[in-house]
Amino acid sequence: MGITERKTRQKQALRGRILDAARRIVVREGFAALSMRKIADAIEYSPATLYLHFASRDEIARALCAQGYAQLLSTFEPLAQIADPAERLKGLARAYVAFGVAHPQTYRLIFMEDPTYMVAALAGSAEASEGSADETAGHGSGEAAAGNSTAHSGKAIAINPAAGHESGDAAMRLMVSALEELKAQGRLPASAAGEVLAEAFWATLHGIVALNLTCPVFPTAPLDTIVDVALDAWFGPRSRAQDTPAAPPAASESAPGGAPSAHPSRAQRKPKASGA
Amino acid sequence: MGITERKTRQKQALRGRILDAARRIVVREGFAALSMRKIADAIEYSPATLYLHFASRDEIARALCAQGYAQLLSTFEPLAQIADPAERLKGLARAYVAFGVAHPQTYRLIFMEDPTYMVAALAGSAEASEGSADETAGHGSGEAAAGNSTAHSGKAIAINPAAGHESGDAAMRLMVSALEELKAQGRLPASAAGEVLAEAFWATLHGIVALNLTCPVFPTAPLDTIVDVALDAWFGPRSRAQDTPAAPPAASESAPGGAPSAHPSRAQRKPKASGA
DNA sequence: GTCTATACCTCGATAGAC
DNA sequence: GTCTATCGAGGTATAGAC
Repeated sequence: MGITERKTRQKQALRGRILDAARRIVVREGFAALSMRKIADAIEYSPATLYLHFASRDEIARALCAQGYAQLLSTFEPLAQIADPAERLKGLARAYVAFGVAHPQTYRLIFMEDPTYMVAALAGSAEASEGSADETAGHGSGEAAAGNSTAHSGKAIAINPAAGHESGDAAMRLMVSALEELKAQGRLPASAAGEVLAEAFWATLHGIVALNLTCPVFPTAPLDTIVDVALDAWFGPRSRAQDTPAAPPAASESAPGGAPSAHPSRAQRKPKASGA
Repeated sequence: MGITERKTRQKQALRGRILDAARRIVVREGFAALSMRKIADAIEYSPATLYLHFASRDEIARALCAQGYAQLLSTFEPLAQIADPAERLKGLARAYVAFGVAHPQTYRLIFMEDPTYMVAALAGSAEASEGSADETAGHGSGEAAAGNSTAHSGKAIAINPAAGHESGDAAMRLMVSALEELKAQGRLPASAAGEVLAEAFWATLHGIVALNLTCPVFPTAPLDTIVDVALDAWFGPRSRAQDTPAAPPAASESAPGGAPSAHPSRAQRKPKASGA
């Protein structure tokens, strides 16, 4: 049995290396530049070997999404402790935006590329807590939740047993409950359901991140200011927190991937700092 | 001289046909599926001919962006007449979202793909007012504002002489002025500059559209409800007063021309290779 | 069981005949 | 001006040698 386990471990290790190499490529050159050939080249295997671990490039992408989303979720966890719901939401918002800015390519991959990647991220968020960009050690696992992959597993992951069936979105529930609290306190119009408020609020955050990643001249003002303005619009002008809580110290991805075209219009000021 | 003009006309006509075919492909299959070969096949020319009119696939994409953005701007024009700034902003918001929903692939191309496409859209928005999807007649022009393209033009477009230098964004100015009015009326916190407010507001709208186009399960509630919630958060329930708006938004569904394109949230990857 | 080598596809863009 | 032919790069996936 030890032999079988060793082989399983080796297989998992190679799987981890594949994902690491893929993530590095995505981070460096963007998802469009991710190819099986490049991954194989990076890990010094032949392209065919990749197909023994992943059914397709798509499945690799989905695994990356799951890892990235799990990483995003992990930045939310400490913020759930904040007592005041408005402050909690602000913390979540700033963490969300900070993640998008710190990991633009990952954010793009999960939330701005293929719709199926997003559901893969939500569905597969139960595992793959390890998501650092530079780690090359053995990841625990990285199931893409595609349903057809290998059938071993059962190792020792299971961060959150509740997540795995249809829990879909722990982050969404976090927001919903906070918004409901605000409604109960009369600090938010009670006319809309918490789920609707959460979706609208999420859309606001996503818009800020997405525009920041796509539009070269957004924002004109510092990004934090934009976030503050949006939060003020939502939760009132009071409590304009100036201290930034809990910034992910992880390595950041290079900002604008894609076209390596030299454009002079790029000279605009663009405060893309991660968490202070 | 008539001969020269005829030749110019013919050249412009072919350019228009190229753009029309390209737009049809993008609308139907998405931008990723746009290729020079497909365009050439659609207009029954050889691929090489396209390069006599456009320097590259990128330039075609930029021209499409300029046309699409001009179309979006044209839906804003009548809304500028609304007296109440809050209602004006709501009208703009609804028109913006309606455009994104009605033309998902175009919206994606302009605002969610390559950053350079967005600046091309803003820079080239002075021309290309004709944006209907089925028109095959002679478009006025469609300069991609790439700076290196052909040097003819000078026909008779010039919708807005002010747009062409750096005006960049007429839509942004529209929003800024309305927000400034709201601030002057005390209906919005005066702590932020109009430009910042406009950017944050734009981000909200973009987030709603972008999530709707990318996330299969967004929104749970009807999209109009999400928009209303976001607008309420911004401009307070006092202007809307519970649920009886003084003026039912009549101009929100003014998406012109565009045939009801394929359903959003349906992105397909290219079915490459067949294997033997 | 693992991996090398390769088949077969589509793409953007170009050279040169007509 | 337009076409045919083609280049070189890159993609996915498989056949079959170790």
